[in-house]
Amino acid sequence: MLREHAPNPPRGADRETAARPDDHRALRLWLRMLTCTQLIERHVRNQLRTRFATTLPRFDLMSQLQRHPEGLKMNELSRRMMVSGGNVTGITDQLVKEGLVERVPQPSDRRAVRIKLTRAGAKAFAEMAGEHEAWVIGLLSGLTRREHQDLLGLLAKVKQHAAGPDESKGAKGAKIDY
Amino acid sequence: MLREHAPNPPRGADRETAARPDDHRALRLWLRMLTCTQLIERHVRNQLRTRFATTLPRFDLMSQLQRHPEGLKMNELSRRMMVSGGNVTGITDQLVKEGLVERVPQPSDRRAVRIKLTRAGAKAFAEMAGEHEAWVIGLLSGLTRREHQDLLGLLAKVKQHAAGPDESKGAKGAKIDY
DNA sequence: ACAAAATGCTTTAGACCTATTCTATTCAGG
DNA sequence: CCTGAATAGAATAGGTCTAAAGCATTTTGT
Repeated sequence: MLREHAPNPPRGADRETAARPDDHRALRLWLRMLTCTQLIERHVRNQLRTRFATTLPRFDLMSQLQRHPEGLKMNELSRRMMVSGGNVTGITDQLVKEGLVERVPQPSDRRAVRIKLTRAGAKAFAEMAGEHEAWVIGLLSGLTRREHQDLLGLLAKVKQHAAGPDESKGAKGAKIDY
Repeated sequence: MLREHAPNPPRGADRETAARPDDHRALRLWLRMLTCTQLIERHVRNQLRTRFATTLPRFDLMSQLQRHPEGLKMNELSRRMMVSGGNVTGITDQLVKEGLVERVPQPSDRRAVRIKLTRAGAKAFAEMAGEHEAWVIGLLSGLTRREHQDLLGLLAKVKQHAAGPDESKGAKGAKIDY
C-alpha cells in the first residue's frame, strides 16, 4: 500500500530552528523568509501534481500567458518568470507538445516567436487557477487583512532594496513597480 | 570576452508585475514573497559560486553541521534542510569527495551514519560564513531594525499557520519553534 | 553596402531535487 | 528464535534550472 516512506520532508526541526541567539537578526529573518516560502511552494507543487498532474513552472508559464492574451515572446517570459531563457525553451516545448500553448512566428522579426495559450490551454488553466487561488488563500489565512497589508508593504521595501542596488548608472527616476 | 549573453534574468517586469487589481490579496502577497525570496536567493547563489566556487545546498549542509559539531544523521539533515533524503546523499557524496565532511559509521546502529565537518570543512565554512552573513545583512538593510522585527513576527504567523494545519491528531500543545 | 555587435532563441553539460524503489538493519510479537 | 513491519540510507528516473556556447537574424557604425 504505497510505502509512504517519507512523504515530503517531515515536520519538526527545520533549517531555521538551528539559528543561534547570536545570529544577526538579518540572518534569522532571511532563514524564516526562506522557510515560509518553501512551505507554501511545496504545498502548491504537491497540489498541482496530485490534482492536475502538472508542475509549478508549467503553471507559472501558463499564468503569464493568461494575463497577456496577445502572447509573450520567449525573453519576456524569461524575464517575468525570473528564470533563464533556456529553461523557458524546455518548458514551452512540453506545453506545445501537450497542445496547451503554441509558438506563433513573428513576420516582423524572424528571430522571435510569440507564445500564446491555445484554446485548450486557456480552458485547462482556468480550471486550475481557481483551485490554486483557494490554496494560497488558505495557506495565508492565518493573517488578518490588516496583517496582509503590513506584510505586503514590508516585502515591498525588501524587494525594492534587494532588486534596486544597481543604480550606479544614470538612475533616471528608478521605476519601481507597485 | 565571455559572451555576457544574459547574465541572470534581467531586471524589469517580473512575475508579480502582472498581478491584476482584482487578484485576491493573498495571491498578490504570495507572489511578492516569492519574488523577494528569489531575489535574495539568486544573489547569494551567485556570490557563493563566484567567490567560493560552491553552491547554496552545499553551503546549507555545511551550515547545519557547523551548528551541530557532534554531527547529524542523514535523515536529520534531510529534515533540517527541508529536502528529500536522496538529495542529501548526493550532496554529501560531493562534500566527502572534496574532503569537507566525513561519514562516521555508528556502531550502535549499523544502518546509520553520522555526518561531521572535517577540520578542513570547518575552516572552509568559517571563511564563507562571514561573507555570507554580510551579503544577507546588506540585502535586508533596506529595513529598519523595527521593521525587521515586524517582518519576523508576521512571517512567524505565516509559518505557524502554513506548517501547522496537520493538528488533527492529539495536538498536545503544538510545539512551535521560535 | 557591409562588417561588427547585439538580439532572440536553442542546445548542451551539469547540478539539484523529488518521488519511488531497493537493500540492509533493527525492532516487536508470538 | 523468526517472521513481518519499520527505519536508515542509497539508487534510479525524470523534471527543473543555470551558465555557456551556438545559430540565425536584425541593427549599427562607418
